[in-house]
Amino acid sequence: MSMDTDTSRPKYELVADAIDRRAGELNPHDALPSERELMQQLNVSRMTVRRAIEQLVRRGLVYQVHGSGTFVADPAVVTKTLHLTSFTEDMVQRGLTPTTTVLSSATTQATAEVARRLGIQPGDEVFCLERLRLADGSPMALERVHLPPLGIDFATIDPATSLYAQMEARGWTVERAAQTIEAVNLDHTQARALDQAVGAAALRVTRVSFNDAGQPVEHAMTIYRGDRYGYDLVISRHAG
Amino acid sequence: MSMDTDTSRPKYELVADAIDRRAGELNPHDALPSERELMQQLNVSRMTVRRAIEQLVRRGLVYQVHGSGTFVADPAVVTKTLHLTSFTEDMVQRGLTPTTTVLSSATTQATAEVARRLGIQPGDEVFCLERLRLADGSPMALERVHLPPLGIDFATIDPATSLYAQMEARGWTVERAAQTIEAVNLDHTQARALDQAVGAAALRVTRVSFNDAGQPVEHAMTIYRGDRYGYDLVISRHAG
DNA sequence: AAGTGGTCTAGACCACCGC
DNA sequence: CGGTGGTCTAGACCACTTC
Repeated sequence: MSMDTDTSRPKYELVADAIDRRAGELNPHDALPSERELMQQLNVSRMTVRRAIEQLVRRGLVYQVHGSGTFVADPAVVTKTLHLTSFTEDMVQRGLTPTTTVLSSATTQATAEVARRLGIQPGDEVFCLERLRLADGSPMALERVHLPPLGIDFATIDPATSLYAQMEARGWTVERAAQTIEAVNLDHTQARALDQAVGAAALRVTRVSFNDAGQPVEHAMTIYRGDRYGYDLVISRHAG
Repeated sequence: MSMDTDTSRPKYELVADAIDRRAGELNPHDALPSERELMQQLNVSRMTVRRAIEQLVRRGLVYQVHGSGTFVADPAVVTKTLHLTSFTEDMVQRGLTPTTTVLSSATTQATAEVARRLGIQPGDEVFCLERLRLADGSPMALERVHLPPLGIDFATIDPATSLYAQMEARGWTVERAAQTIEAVNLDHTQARALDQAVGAAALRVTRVSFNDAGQPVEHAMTIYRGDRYGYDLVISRHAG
């Protein structure tokens, strides 16, 4: 196979790509070559083939039946699994252009609720940021973010751009996030900021993000306009 | 180790349990024994140890740092990853008692939208079920479910109990589901059924469920009372 | 340099499916 | 029965962190 030019990516990913390409030429529910065949054709060990297929199964591209074979899945949904995206990434993915208006930005003391969610003490210094997020120029969401004091100089944060990107750049990689999604009626202030009628339905998404060590690195509360925003997700039984 | 009495469960799960127990005795961010140590102590190969740890990483119980070690994660959230549950399971998990009132139940012809989502032709026979779901006796959600004609005799379905359980029993295992969550204002009919004010905010969850071959096996639209229901989920960057 | 996790191999046996 | 995926082993080398 033509994998000998790439040294940076692990072999099982290259194998996964190769199998994926082959699956693309077949119809749904067609059988793929057996693992032992693939292993010979691609000149890798069976474990590498299995690891590659494991990825494809998780992505919903193929499925396996014990004793029978590996088959191409029906592509009904597939794609867009669920990525843990920032507002910026989310809007870009929907084909919209995101912009941001900073409403306030300050270092304050954590309230009891914020402290509890961030695993710190009430009164500890936190960075609080309130922003209006727009898509294609019109208001999409109101957002209030709290960052815990984890060794970052709050003064160096640019409140107008993607926080996730800035966190990544400083080695804060977000690995997991817990969210609660609720439906609320907009009050006067929110309605005015979002250019909506008072009482209009909106989504309130409350999120705490964690790094891979399970430490909270962000708390965010976002209110999305109900008429412009829907929350899409694909749940799979595995992978959890 | 004491794994010699169990033959039904794969060894890597038993190893995962053993490592999990050991992690439970440590504090967050404490180091676990290295993979090579565990492999000797538990008398298994390294691949089995790694596969066990891989599960624990996905569950958020431990984390690994290349070149450094495997550590106990901060248990901040952990648990309740995201299960793909039915209304019944969901309510039980919240400590509520679910009951159901069947509003209508009939075999009809698929509308264009339902047909598109279920991957069938408009006009094909589908089973349509409308139910009011209650928790601890008070209304929680309004639900409309469509089932495609996949070889099940619709007449044998009990509309008053969990559809997921009945589907499982007939070998329809749901493997994946795509959902859209939106915020809506209740109209008169919905408000009356849910014992809410007209215009109150509610969550509308639209779901298509798939088996492991990617075939749609259910389409459901559910409207949850906004004052009683929130949608919790944990997103992890991996496992997708 | 020593120790850690990350990748990969070659081979084995088991459990399940279909003929 | 032969072929399939599912599990497991023993060993190797690489990449990275820590000292």
